[in-house]
Amino acid sequence: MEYNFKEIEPRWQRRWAERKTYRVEPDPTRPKFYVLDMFPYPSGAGLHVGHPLGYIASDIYTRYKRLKGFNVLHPMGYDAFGLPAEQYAIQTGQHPAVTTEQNIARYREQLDKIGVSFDWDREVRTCDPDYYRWTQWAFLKMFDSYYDNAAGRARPIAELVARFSKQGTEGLDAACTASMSFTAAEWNVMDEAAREQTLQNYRLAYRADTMVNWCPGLGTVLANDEVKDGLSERGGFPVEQKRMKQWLLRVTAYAQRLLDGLDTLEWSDSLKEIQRNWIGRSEGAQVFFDLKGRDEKLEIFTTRPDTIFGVTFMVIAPEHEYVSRLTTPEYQEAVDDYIAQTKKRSERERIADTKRVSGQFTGSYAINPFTGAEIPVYISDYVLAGYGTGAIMAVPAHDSRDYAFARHFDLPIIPVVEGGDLSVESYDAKSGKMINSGFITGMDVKEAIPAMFAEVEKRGLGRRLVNYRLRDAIFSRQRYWGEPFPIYYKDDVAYPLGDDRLPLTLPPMQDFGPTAEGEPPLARATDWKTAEGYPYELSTMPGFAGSSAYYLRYMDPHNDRALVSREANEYWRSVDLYVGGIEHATGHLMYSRFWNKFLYDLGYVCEDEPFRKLVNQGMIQGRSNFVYRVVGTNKFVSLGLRDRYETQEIHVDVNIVKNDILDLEAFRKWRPEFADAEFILEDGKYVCGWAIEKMSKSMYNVVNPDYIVENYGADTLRMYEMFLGPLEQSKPWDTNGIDGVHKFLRRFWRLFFDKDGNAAVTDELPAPAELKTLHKTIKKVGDDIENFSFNTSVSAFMICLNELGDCHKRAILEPLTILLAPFAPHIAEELWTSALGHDTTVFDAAFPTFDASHLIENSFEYPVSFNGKMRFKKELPLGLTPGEVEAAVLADPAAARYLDGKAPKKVIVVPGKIINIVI
RNA sequence: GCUCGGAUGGUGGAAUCGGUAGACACGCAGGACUUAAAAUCCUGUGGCCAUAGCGGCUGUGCGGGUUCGACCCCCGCUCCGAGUACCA
Repeated sequence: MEYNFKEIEPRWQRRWAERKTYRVEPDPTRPKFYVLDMFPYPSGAGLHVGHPLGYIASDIYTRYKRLKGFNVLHPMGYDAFGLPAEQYAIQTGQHPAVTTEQNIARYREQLDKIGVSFDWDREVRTCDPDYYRWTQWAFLKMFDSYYDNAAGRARPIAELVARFSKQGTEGLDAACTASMSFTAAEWNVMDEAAREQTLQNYRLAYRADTMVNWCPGLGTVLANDEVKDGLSERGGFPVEQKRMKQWLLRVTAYAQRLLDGLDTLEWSDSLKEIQRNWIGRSEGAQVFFDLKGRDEKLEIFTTRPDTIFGVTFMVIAPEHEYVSRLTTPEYQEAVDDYIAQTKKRSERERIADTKRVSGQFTGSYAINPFTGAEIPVYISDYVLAGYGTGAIMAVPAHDSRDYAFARHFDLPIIPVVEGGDLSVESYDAKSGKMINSGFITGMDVKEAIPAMFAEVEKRGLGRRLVNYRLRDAIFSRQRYWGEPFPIYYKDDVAYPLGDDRLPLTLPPMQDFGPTAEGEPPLARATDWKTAEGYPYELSTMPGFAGSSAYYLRYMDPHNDRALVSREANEYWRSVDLYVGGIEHATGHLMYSRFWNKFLYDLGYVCEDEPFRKLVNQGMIQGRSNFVYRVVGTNKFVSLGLRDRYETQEIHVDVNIVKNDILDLEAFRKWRPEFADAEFILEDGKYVCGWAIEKMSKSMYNVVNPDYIVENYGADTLRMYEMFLGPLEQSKPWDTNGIDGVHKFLRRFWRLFFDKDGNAAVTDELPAPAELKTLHKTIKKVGDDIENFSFNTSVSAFMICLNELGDCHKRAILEPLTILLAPFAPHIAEELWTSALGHDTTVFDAAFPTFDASHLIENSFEYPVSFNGKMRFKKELPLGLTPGEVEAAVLADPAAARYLDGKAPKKVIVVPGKIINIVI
């Protein structure tokens, strides 16, 4: 009986489903482990061979942990709301509810075929009202909270209201959009609208009129992480800046905690670095500059207070609130022109030519508080309204942007740090000796910065300040396919819906398309009002809303009284291993950390960080094949001969090429225009060229996992995906190599059954060499799984089989079957039951115990090198002293040959490793 | 520009602690079995030289350094990939 995966695999998959083998419940008697995959968007194209990589890796780890006695939670669901699902629906002209359902069914079918051990009873879908009820619930909690900076946590807004009525803003340190100051008396006489206006300044979910990323192509606003190079991440449409009234989440309140939390996590350094850069903490000082002839001061932020003696002009952003006040009548027209001109430039144009210098003098002057010099105030779009205070002190000698500006407008450049050549470029380095700088002259930059901080505070010019690049997340989308906001309006004042009215379900609509003007599709739902007739919020939540707390919902997916019960949360706690793509670094992974910390502050979850350890699987690229058509003919020339002709390179479907040899018949049938193709062959074969490119339909290099399962089986697919290379590295898919893994499984099978299908397993006692091989493999495979080095563990299995040869002994094969089970669960189950005769599943077994005593031998082979260069090997008994080893090696005739009569200068003996003789 | 990765045979990759570089697999070449094919098995396979046999030299992107010994550590480059981009 041969290894018949086509029969075995579906049979076991059915059994696992029927018996609910992978269902899991909290069990206080066993340690828990939570393995999570980033749930997919059910897009229309289905899976290609790259998608399951992470699922296979996490499944191997899950099955391994089960064998180690852990109670493993390993759920799966679908991120079904949001732009990708909706765009697909629009493209195919169907309702997103319909396409989502279809795509999920297709996805599930493909996942089942690769034998992944999910507990499907815990499946969640973000578009399901029973699920998004809790997304809406969390939003309302944020609406009802503010962030107390002094306490370092979120608190109910009711506490803030109580405080306002007693002491106003006196002594308040809370995260806010703009700092406010009022007394209790002032608060107490405010009407409801005015109070709500005030509270919006503090709520963690709030509505504000701000500059947003508006994408006309998608008809919606986007968060910063959804925009790449001025284009939308989905669809690649241009994005422009526009002032709009939007809902936002006050993520910035958590900036420092999001940064500090990174140090406690087992994430890759590169991922942590991406998040650190995104948060963008910078330490500096706020400094107030007097304005000539005015009562007001201009507030700036700088990280280089040491260079303040070198300030020769000031720049404020064109959107800065002082622009109109600072502009003198004679410059009014020029300033207006400049503002109009910058508004016309799209975000993309602005990014494209950052080298172009532009700006306009306002006619006003500021006073340098240290030199007393009068310095002109300019506006320019190189200063951003949204960062710091939207105003800077310009030090052209030591900042390249200020330098370019000064050169363009012919402004003075005063060096205050020694170094560089200011006739060519600015000297930006934070090192060197201070010059022309009053009391700090002669100090090093590193001393001057703290000295200046102290002086600024002493003179009351400003104070030390930390700034973050992180922005509050824009939370509303002018689209249909998302969670409705549980918010209604009375006279344009936002009111939350009571918990008892959740979920607020999305109204069914036939005409759900977006508009280019920004009017949300829900505006077309005529009865989208509360029972009392108040209009609901018309925009919907963004894609990241539903994915921000899904890992909590999996712990207790059917609870209709809470997002997650306290008991379930205290058992499962947080995700121990999270596997997914690095593309979510500044999106989902930031938002869900924020969301989790917020719920933690309010006492709904018991862990401050959601994802303890995170592994980013690499991308699987495609391997494209080419044929070479002789220009102007229908003749195709083989790779090696193409230099003799003028040829044109054409992508050819990789599925009709094997080992770079083209299947000529299949090629003629592939496309009608090639039906009468002629070939110029080498050695009777047509050899194709190849290249590594992104896996995509247009390059004809997409390999479908269904095809691999059909031809080689799921176990081969699983092992081969791991064998391709390190999990975290991007690597090309090349079906050519798959035979090696498949051959391994067939060979493994033949150890259990002979040619006629009779069981071949014997109860003979294993030989020492066989035990050595077994235990070496147990050690290697166990260590490799712990280190996520699955490619080398697959190799370890192959080496094991090469060493064992024809071994049919139960004492060897039984532990090997368990060892293999996480990688190739179907064949392992089959061999465990039919060949080894067990009536339980292989996953009820225990992972084999490593016994080092089988590895010890009574002699050791020392590699002997001369001057570090390996020359020969010497086998010696174990237990010799280094001196005895040295004597034995020097007595060897081979050593005499290399020594050539000379005495060795030095002999280095590293026990268990090497002997090096220095001549 | 800045930040972080990476570069090893024809190919994917291994060498996890500074100690035999190229494990394992693909591909290729040769052979066995077979009417033939498939399947299976055996041998060889970094490069150069030598070859009856032993063997020798060289070799981990480039140039230096530390060390008895470097793919690994240090300094200086080149190239590739990713993130970010007027962040004051």
